[in-house]
Amino acid sequence: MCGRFALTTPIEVLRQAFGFVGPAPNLPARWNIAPTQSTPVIRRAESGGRELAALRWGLVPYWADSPSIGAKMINARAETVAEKPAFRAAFKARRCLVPADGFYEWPTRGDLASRQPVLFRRRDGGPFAFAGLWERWVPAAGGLIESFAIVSTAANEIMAQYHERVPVVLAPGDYAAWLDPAADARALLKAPPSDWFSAAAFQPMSTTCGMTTPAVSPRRSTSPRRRRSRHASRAPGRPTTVSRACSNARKRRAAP
DNA sequence: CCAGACGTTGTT
DNA sequence: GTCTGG
DNA sequence: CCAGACGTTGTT
DNA sequence: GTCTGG
Repeated sequence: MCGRFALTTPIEVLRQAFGFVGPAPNLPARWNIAPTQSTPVIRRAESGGRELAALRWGLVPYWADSPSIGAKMINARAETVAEKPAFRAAFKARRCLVPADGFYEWPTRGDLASRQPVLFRRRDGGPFAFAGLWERWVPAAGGLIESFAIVSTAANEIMAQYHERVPVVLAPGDYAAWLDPAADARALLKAPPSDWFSAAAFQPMSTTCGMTTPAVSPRRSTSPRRRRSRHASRAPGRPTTVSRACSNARKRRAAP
């Protein structure tokens, strides 16, 4: 699946890769994008071109009573996305590209099982696009929430070493069809090509601390690692490691 | 008919 | 909004 | 995905 | 243990 991802590529590089037009903000490098956060997607604009827009991760269906349901709708299964009430309308008419340059999986298999996530990045470090769906939700009080989900599918043999499910990563040649409501999109929902990606063990993460290091090799140090405080200052362009004790995580590890 | 769900992943 | 379960 | 809550009544 | 919020 995909429960966290990274987007650190400069905006003009994204513009080149995904061909959107119009205004775009300068994006800060983000190594820990979490559900319910706002993050840019590329979608078809009313003009027909591609635009960049910041949407909330976790699709809130148009019929929802409350936006809280979006927290559960962070992924949509490729196998059923065309039929599920929460996703089918968006799948037909509102597909988007979700730009990223890394995604995390928490290993669940055998010896690798761990609470330490694995970061998958393209071998050339470049950006890629998840297959996304987006939706509009109008609160009773007025206003508008636009949100999205990332399509997931069965992992191929390589990635399945870590996790059974993976996000769909679109081939650049498929971007146009994915964004075209008239195209047959189901054929585009394939597992990411393993040879694009490399996997690296990662620091344990926290939502609140936000920033984490980029790729690191598996940790083997026997001495306790010195951690920076959550308030540590950060040199530009050099993400810091921020971690902290988590009593709940310890409890969960220990509990039956 | 109305009421209630509408989702995914992982775990034992 | 639309489907499923009672 | 992880972190953190997990509750009610009444008061301003 | 399980749900909600980020």
